Amino acid sequence: MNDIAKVYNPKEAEKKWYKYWEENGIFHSEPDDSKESYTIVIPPPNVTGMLHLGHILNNALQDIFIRYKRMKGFNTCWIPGTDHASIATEAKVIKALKDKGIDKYEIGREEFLKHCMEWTENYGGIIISQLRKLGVSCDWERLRFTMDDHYYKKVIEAFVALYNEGLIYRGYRMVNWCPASKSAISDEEVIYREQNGKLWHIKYPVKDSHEFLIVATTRPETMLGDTGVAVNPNDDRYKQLIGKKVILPISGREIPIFDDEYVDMEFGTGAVKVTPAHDVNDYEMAKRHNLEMINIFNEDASLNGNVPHEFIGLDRFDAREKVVERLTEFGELVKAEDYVNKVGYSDRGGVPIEPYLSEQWFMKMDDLAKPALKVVREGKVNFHPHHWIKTYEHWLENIKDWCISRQLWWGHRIPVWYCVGDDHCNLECKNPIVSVEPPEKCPYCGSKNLKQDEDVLDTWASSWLWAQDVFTNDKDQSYYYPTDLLVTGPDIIFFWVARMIMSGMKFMKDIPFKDVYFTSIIRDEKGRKMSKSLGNSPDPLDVIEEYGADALRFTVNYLAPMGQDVLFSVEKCDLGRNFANKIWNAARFLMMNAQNIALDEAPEDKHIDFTDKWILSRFNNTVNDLDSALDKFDANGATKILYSFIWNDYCDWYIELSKNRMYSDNIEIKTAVLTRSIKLFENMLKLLHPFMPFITEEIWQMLDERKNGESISTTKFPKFDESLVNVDAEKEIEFVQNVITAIRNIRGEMNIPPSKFISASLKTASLTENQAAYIKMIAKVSDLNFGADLKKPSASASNVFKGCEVYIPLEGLIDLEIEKNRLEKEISRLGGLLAGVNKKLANENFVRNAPADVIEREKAKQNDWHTSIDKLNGILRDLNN
RNA sequence: GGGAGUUUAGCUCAGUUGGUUUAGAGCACUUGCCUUACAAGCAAGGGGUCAUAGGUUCAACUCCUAUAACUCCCA
Repeated sequence: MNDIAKVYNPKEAEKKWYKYWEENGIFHSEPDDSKESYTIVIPPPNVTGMLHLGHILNNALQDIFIRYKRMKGFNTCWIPGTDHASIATEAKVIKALKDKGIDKYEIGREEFLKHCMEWTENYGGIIISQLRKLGVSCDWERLRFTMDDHYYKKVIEAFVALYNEGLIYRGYRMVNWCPASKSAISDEEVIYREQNGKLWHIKYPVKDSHEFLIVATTRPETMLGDTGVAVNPNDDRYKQLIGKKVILPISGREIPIFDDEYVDMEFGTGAVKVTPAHDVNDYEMAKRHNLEMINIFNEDASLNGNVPHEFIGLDRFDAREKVVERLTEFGELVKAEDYVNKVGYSDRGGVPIEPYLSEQWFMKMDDLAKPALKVVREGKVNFHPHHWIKTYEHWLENIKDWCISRQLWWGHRIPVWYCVGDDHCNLECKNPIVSVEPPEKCPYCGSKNLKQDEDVLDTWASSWLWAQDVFTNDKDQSYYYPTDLLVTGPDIIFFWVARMIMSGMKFMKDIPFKDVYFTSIIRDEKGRKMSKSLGNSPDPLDVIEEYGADALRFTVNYLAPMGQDVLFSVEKCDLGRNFANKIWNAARFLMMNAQNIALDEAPEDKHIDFTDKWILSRFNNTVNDLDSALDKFDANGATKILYSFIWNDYCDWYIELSKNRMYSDNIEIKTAVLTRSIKLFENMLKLLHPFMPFITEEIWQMLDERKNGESISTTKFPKFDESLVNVDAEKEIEFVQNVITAIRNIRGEMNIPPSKFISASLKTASLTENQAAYIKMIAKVSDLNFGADLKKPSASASNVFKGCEVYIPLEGLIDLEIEKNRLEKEISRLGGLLAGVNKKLANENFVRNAPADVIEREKAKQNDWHTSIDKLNGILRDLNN
């Protein structure tokens, strides 16, 4: 039998079975009231994105739960899709067009959107096809996109509904402005980075005086927009200056000195330059003191016409240099100290954000937040790990209104029109006209000259409807919603998870999902984030090519404890690949033996012995452990349970123990053992299938004739059968294992070649002939003497453990000195343990207070170790004679 | 400044309600094996005052307090 390869080759199997699953509609779900649904919506990856390792972990997890529940008999539905990712996609399209010499504004909105759609068609499928390579069992017939017609309409309807309720409003506010994308962004899209900068101290001369104020700033260029200088009212240094004016250097404008409690006397010089249009705190102060607000920036953060001529058109950072240069020339710069401060960057644009005054749309969050907070607190929505609830609560309790408009074209255009009018306008015409369908005319003056708001919605203001509006009809929605599980990264707990819960409670009056599993973050081996610039981010497709999708999935899950980061490197996939290969070879062993054997239909009780009972017992405990691990969303623990059962119990012990009977000339014995082993192996494959779908299908299909369309995916997941748990068999095996290990230990220490048969004696009262036969086979013992009254052979190597003494005759095999050393070492080890337990038992308080079973246990240990030491001392004495 | 998490073998991590664990696993390391499923393998072995200091308890890796270090989030 040589036609089964010695090494598992995942490539062909993976391609073949994925196609097979799709062709047979195994992933597709339709509502069926006779079955309970189990639904997951995918966190939609960016349509322009490429698969990275984070996606692998995330989607492998979703697939584990979906496949597990499918085999448990649920009507499982995993809905895949992609996100249009406004800012990111628009930036990419702009760049691509720019390379071709095309300008976004020249071609206009409509034309630009065509390019976006084209881009989406070209690149949007990439990440989806990459996901297929991972083996995920999404219902591809339900593939969704946030810009689909149905979904688009739902987003618009939500906007209109919230506007009509007064939860969406328009306002002229200070927002986080991303100069790279020339758009407002939300608070959550600003990330703060520590940066080495300078704190510049600048002289502001006081008008009609020889005095001057020194202000400290990290952004000297903004002084071109200063409209005041603030000091603390309690600051004695400046009290006499309040109400006076300073002459702003460079611009020469006169601006007031005023007092405000906000000013921190300790910071810098205690005098603060105030730039109301470009700083949130200054803006608040300016409102309190009716200061002028001068905007000095264009949308791209270059300087506009409100600054002296030589600065107009300069980029903000060039302007900073020039301002410092001028101040130095004029002698107004006192000093520049090194200073570390936190600078807000645009998450998507990658440049420092600019606080910027502009007209934007906002969503009121207080009322939306309350129900979302409630359902999580009450455990209707459960977080795993649970501690994320605190982060969630903190955010929702301190929530601010959400800026939802973006000055972009790619996305859901805000459904608001403004009356431009034809001379008949009245005051009401200034009101925005908010409507799902484009209005024909202005409701106030009847003009047909209307103009739609140019802005689109924040991408998250569309994806917050994902869990409810991936369903395109009421029947589906009522059957599958609320969904069951959301698997996502904790980094989008605010962006997405919280908002989806809000939208669910708002529009569906029900939670969007019952459980949220927050995954680990994948880092490189040194604990650094994966990033393109570091080049430490392996392409998952290369890894799949090299190791196979099963190996990658298994490895990542094996490495990913809940709530902790994963330190990943490609070489670690050896683990998964070796495991796959181990399983492959176990199957190979079975199939090689099954050649020309007609397997028995019902072999359960034929020729069954304690080794079979033991493995069945272990198998059932494994099923039980696996179920409870997955119930707790502990996929990491589940992989370890499977790994150790399959490798250690099944392969290392059970297969080895079964070999004698497997190779037996008695065809009846062989058939019974083989049938039982294969059946068990099949069940084992089922347990593993959610984790390693391809190899399990490949082997399952080989193990027996299967009908066309049949798949391991749709078989029943093994059920825990308590009646097969067999403590006696487990004890019998444990004893056999201990004896074998003791003999192997002596072999190892004495350098007795593994192939050399030896004789051995066991002094024990609790060994059966059957156990002895197994020991002889596995430990390569030619003749084994055993019995309770067995006379201790002289000059032997020995091992002593509970209930048994193991002797291997010395003659010509071992070195006496080595053996003495071994014994002395063991005696001293046991002596240490004994001393500990003696001390414990000598403690009156312990004996008085500890429960009886604990005391019994301690006494048993004491007894064991004591007798072992006695025996070892006896052996040692004999050796010395 | 507020919050969360982590600290156990050289590395990465398990360790459920305190006593059935004489603190385990994988990788790495040492030694011996191509034993007819598997060298991507088998067997044996070395390696840990469980971050530190206190406390509670008959009993602490486990509970409490403080400290330190690292990571992340928020302001």
